[in-house]
Amino acid sequence: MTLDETTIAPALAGEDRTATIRDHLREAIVDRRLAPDTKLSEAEVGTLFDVSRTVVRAALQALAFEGLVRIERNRGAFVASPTPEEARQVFAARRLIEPGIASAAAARITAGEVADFRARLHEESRLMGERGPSARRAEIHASGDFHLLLASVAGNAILLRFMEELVARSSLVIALYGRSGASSCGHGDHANILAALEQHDGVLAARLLLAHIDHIDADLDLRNTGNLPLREALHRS
Amino acid sequence: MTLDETTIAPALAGEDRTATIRDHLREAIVDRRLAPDTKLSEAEVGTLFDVSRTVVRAALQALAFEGLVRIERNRGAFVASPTPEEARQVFAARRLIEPGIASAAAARITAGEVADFRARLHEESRLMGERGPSARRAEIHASGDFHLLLASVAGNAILLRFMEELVARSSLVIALYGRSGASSCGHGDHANILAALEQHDGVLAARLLLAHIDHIDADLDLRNTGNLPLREALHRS
DNA sequence: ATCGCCAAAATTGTATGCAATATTGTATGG
DNA sequence: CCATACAATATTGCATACAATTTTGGCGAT
Repeated sequence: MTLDETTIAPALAGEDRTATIRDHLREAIVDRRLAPDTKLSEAEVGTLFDVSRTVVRAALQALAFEGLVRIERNRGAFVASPTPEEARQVFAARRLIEPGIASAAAARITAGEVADFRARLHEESRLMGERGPSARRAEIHASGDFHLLLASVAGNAILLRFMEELVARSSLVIALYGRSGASSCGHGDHANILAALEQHDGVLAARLLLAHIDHIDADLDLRNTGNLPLREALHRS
Repeated sequence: MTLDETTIAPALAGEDRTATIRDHLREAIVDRRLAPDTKLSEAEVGTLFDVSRTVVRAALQALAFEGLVRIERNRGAFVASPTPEEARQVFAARRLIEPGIASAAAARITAGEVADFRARLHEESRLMGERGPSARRAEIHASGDFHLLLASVAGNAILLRFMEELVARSSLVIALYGRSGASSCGHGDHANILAALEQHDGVLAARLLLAHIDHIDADLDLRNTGNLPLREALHRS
């Protein structure tokens, strides 16, 4: 998997090219077009987007703040590769935060927002019917968007940012530790949660969301399958 | 209030001067030696720490990501000045997250950690007895440390980082909207919370922590006293 | 005197050059 | 043949130079 697959920015974006590069890289990481531990060379990325290393460095630092990229001094930037422990912490954080967000969202959601949710849900189930890696990526994306939309309805920008980070990192975790190919989300959980939201039943929404996270979590196999330090990986013939 | 008050780094730190500068600036902001909206000029900071603008920029970007600094394109970096709405969101986020952290900490805390807490509490109450701005700063600092220590005991690095951000931003909020001079924390709340932790009573710890946040919150006056857009500020003679 | 406009100064945005460090390749000695 | 040392290469860390933008100051017209 190389960087070439990254869709190049239209080069337009006269303003804030750093943000453009950051967003494109994040998208590529979350969509799993860039595998964990992939090296993100400053020069290479700079060439692809036609900017200097300065701008690339800023974008990579931003992604490092979000936990999607790991920067090693004098060695460069790599797509993050969460350890099983980090994976556990990501989901522990989600279990702690998301039910509260669901509860807040249930209290505030409007009819228009319910319609938005429903449209997204239809799109999501349509994608689930299709086949191929592209459809699968889109499905994962839509699934994450559901949680982000929920956070945005809750009306707290800080919590929304936290959730953006957690959802993005969850994608990496699922990529590394996901067992079944087709779980990730969507046992119809989302539809049930939306129904609770629509009825402004915060308690139910929170409970359903917690169960939903457990569903996702149950599909993970966190027995350190993930990238061993290579020494260990070979000692086990 | 100028940057001169910032304690200059020992210039040692052969490695990662960016982190050094970031930490010094954050300390200065949280300790209120740098007032909200203070301009942080790249050249000035660079001169103070004897580094080039490159590393200063990286430090400022990091602080911007934490919400302690606001960067306006082509205009520079400023100490953040949270609006009343942002202040509300900071505390709403704390109300959502901290009880869960307290609950987790209650389940995991060890005897040694209890001793650490107790030592810090003694230090805190000692500082509360003293007078002067220096002692007050130290007290605020110690108070924040209590919450961070709690988060570290909870054992989730991601949540710890979220709490670091929230505690730091709370300091700014209290600086801008705090009513009484001497509240902030420490109605003995901390001691009660520690007692609950020691008994591994997660439910009680969570409840006490929630009440504690309410105490702090109750001392805030969020009726947009904070920096009006200057036009408004003058139209009200 | 005030407003608007233009030039000067200051500040940030970006590119590039050089030094420092890590990685890779090669040769030499065992 | 293998291991180690060393040289060559590549990459990052940092500083600096230049371009772009904003801010400031002053001049002139109304």
